[in-house]
Amino acid sequence: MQTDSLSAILSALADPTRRAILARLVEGEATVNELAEPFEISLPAISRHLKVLEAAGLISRSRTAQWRPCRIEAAPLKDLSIWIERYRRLWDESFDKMDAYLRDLQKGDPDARKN
Amino acid sequence: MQTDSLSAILSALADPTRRAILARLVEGEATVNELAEPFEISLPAISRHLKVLEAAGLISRSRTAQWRPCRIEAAPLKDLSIWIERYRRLWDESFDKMDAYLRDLQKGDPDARKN
DNA sequence: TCTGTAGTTAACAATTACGTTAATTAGCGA
DNA sequence: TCGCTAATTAACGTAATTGTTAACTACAGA
Repeated sequence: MQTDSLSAILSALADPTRRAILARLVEGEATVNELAEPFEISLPAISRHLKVLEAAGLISRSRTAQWRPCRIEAAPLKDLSIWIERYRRLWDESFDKMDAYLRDLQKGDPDARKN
Repeated sequence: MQTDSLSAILSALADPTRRAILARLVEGEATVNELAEPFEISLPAISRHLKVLEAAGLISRSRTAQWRPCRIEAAPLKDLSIWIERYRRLWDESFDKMDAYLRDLQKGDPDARKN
């Protein structure tokens, strides 16, 4: 499959090298060579990882002279965060209580505020 | 690579069929055949998707008679949620303010509480 | 124009992922 | 024991992923 954007985001993030690149980009923009420096793999391999990240929208690239500085993009991470929110009640007890509270409020339960 | 648990979680979630299975399991336990029903792919294919989800810790399976009811497990989703939190400041302005606030508090800035 | 640096693309190999159909295991019940 | 249902495993094909090295494009500056 792999057509929807969430799949692209998740499989881009599934690779540890790509996650490390993203983590580096939180510090600020970086060129391809700078990003490649901590890794033992070849530059073309890094270039492909960047292409995957770019295709998923996780990074964007500008160009100044012969450099292609990369910057991290928030939107896909936000999308993923929103997706995972639907499961939060599974582990977050206080979310569960909040959820019940809001449901009670909507039902017009006069006691809702007491919980 | 694909040895660390976050990679296993992310690549398990990267498949739309597997995400749909998880979404179904939020409603409650289900057998393999029940889970397979909405999809057009074969039962062995579903069985393998379940194996991937189980390997990532996203589901667990019990057995009663010849059925293997699956249930969703929260822990890996929570791990992923925690991982993504580190990027929240990229899109969440209020998180950013909160972050600055906490940093100021820690520095002992007497004006911190005013923000 | 020539040279060096930055980065990508091409061509190839190995591995993994995902689907299929056919065969197999496991348990229930007549 | 036999047959039915539930589910997995085996064997296979194909496509995608990830890495390599070699060749190429693009720009800066002497």
